[in-house]
Amino acid sequence: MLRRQGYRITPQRVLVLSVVAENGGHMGVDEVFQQAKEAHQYMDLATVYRTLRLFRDAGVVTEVEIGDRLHYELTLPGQLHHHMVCRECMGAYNLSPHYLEEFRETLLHEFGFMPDIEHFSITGTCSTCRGAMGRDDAQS
Amino acid sequence: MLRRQGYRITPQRVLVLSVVAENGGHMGVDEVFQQAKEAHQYMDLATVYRTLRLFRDAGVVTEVEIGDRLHYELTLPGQLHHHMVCRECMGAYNLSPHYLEEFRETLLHEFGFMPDIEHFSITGTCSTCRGAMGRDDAQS
DNA sequence: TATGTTACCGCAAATATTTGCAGGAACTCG
DNA sequence: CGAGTTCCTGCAAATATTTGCGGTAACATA
Repeated sequence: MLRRQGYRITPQRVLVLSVVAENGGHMGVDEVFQQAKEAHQYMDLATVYRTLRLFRDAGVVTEVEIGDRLHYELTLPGQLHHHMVCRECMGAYNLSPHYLEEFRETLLHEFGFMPDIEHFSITGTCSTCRGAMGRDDAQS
Repeated sequence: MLRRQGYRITPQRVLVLSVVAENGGHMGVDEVFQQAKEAHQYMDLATVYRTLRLFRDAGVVTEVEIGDRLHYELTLPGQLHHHMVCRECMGAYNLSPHYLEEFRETLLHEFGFMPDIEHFSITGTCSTCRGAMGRDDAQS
């Protein structure tokens, strides 16, 4: 997939990719770096940053903003989903694209604006935290 | 408004607020800093960061992610709007909350998730850039 | 497999953002 | 208006992220 887009396959890239793949969940940059370093001692942090950005642009991984950190996860073509990120507990919940279809259509027709579905994430307050807060207005 | 939340009113805060207010549009951190510094020579960059975050938490300004930089604008209670940010030209377009109402209702009912409307921004490709790209699929 | 081209990598420096600290200013209460 | 309390600021150092550069490895071609 990378090769098809003209990128080279290097041990570092394979390594970063496998780290992200193995840890299914959302991984921060430094987590990826730590794990990658264990396998390949000379792995550089800058390389991890560059590689993750490359992967994102190539569509191989998805970048999700959680709190104020960026997390990465493998992009599985058949399983696109968006994210609802709770600002209280920093939990990330998956959201099926289905819920956004209509909204997406509207933006496209009304404004000619094509939302970048892959990068979509929504900040808010999850039900658990709303409960804990007494539900008295999580936002206003 | 700030005082009511227990924050102190300082010249720096007044200054940062007036800079953001005067430049209606979206301002980056360093733009705010530059303009603030002209009026108050000893203004510190760290103070601008801290003040903007404080204002955001207090609901006085709204933070919008454009490209990979954060921009700020005054929160006008009667004029809430969201943002569509074009990943090609980095342009930011306003979007009336009306378009999100339904979506918001759905999330709330289905998942008990209360989206954080103030901070909502959508990445994508605007009509101009889609035109320039030959419209051949801005996002597969 | 040998050779040339050029993208990648590691390193170090640059830039962006956050944090610790001590002095000073804003607010409170007489 | 004066004194006390605590928050806020400026400075500098810490942390996070990006970028420039020269050597090296990946890929293409034969």
